[in-house]
Amino acid sequence: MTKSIIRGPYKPGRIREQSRDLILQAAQAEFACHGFRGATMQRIAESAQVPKANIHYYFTSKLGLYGAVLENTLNLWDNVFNELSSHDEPAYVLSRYIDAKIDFSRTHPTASRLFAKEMISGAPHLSAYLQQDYRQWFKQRMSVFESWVAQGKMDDIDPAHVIFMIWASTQYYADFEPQIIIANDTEQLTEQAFLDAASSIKHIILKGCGIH
Amino acid sequence: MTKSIIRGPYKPGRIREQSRDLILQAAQAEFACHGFRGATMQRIAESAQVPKANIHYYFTSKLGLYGAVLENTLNLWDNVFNELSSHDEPAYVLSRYIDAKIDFSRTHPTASRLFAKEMISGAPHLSAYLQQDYRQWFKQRMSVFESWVAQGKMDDIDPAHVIFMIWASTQYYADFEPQIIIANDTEQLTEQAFLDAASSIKHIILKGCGIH
DNA sequence: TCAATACCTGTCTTTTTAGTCAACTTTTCA
DNA sequence: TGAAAAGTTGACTAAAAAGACAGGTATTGA
Repeated sequence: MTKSIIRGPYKPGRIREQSRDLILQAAQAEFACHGFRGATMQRIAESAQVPKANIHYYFTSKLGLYGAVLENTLNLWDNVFNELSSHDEPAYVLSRYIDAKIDFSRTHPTASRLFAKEMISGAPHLSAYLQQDYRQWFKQRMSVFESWVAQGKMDDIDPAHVIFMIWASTQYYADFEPQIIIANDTEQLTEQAFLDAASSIKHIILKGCGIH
Repeated sequence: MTKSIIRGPYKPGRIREQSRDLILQAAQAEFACHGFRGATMQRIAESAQVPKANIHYYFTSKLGLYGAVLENTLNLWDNVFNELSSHDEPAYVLSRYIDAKIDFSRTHPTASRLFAKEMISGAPHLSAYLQQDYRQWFKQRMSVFESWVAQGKMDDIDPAHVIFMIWASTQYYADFEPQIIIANDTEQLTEQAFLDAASSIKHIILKGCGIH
């Protein structure tokens, strides 16, 4: 058997990792589209092209699978979050952050929708995360904005609303895609459409906050 | 019987209207929270405090009930849509529109979430509406923005992105309420919080678009 | 008052769903 | 190579789901 060439050397857990990933991928799409209650194990199994029993071999229950999907997706989130770092120039920092957020909407739309669905349902499965990492992140960035205001680098606006506006505007292009597609009278959103969106958002946010 | 004083004169269809409304109210909340598939007739019945069979007396099926809820909610939507009327002064028009949208998020959060859920799922039950009324509305408002640009009353920004930003920012306070509540470290969003949000959004949008 | 109509709901059926399990195949490594 | 471990899955069970329906009660207007 030429396993080593085609599939690499066997390692314990290699198959496990692959199968789990395959299922997690399908589950993310299903949960993003129909929410926790609306998703069914059968549909996830069909989408992943594995028998339903196979899912239960890797995940204890539907809730366990959902938790694994959320955890898996949270890691992606963190990378974009950290993009909004401390820096002297708000124009540079916010531009990069908006670009990163829009790029995330384009490359990971289902991840964005998954969280949107969870939030709209009242975030019953995210409370632990929201209370810890997210809150800490939020407070830190708030203080960065406040220092910018103190230094006269931007208008005196409640930073929370600025952050919410950036989140809302950038995620909109992933979460509300059908609306945007119909409005634009197009088949699908091109990369250029996302770049244009980022450009407009940057213009309005930076100028609107009095950042030069 | 003193019906006329307490309950008004009997009219055919009076009970019908009341019961339908009661069920529609409960159904809207349930569909907004769990989506079409995730919602159950049993839970809607419990929430409305009527037997499940009663729902089937007024609505043919789960899909029929969902359609009625959507239609019912679309009427509310239209009123806010029309607020963005033609007017000479963009500052006045956009301010009023943003205020109306934020007020809608505060007073009708479940309506906002219902549509958000439907959109994220790919808007399978809204295509007819989106293709007609919405598209027409969108085109008309686009041309208003374009005339403002032509008259030098605002910066040359693609109007579509401005509209999306306003929608995204204002709806965020209804759809992503849990996130905002945790960020603000509060129990619930007060009316003042919504007014502050509107104020910040107006500042950023108007200044960001170069509107005086 | 009294049919006619509208409204109500307990009980039932059928379908869908999550989850189990034992028999099976594949992979691993000593 | 061969036995142990990991992976696979068809067939099953129990619970929950949508919906049907008959036999009831309440409301209406003549």
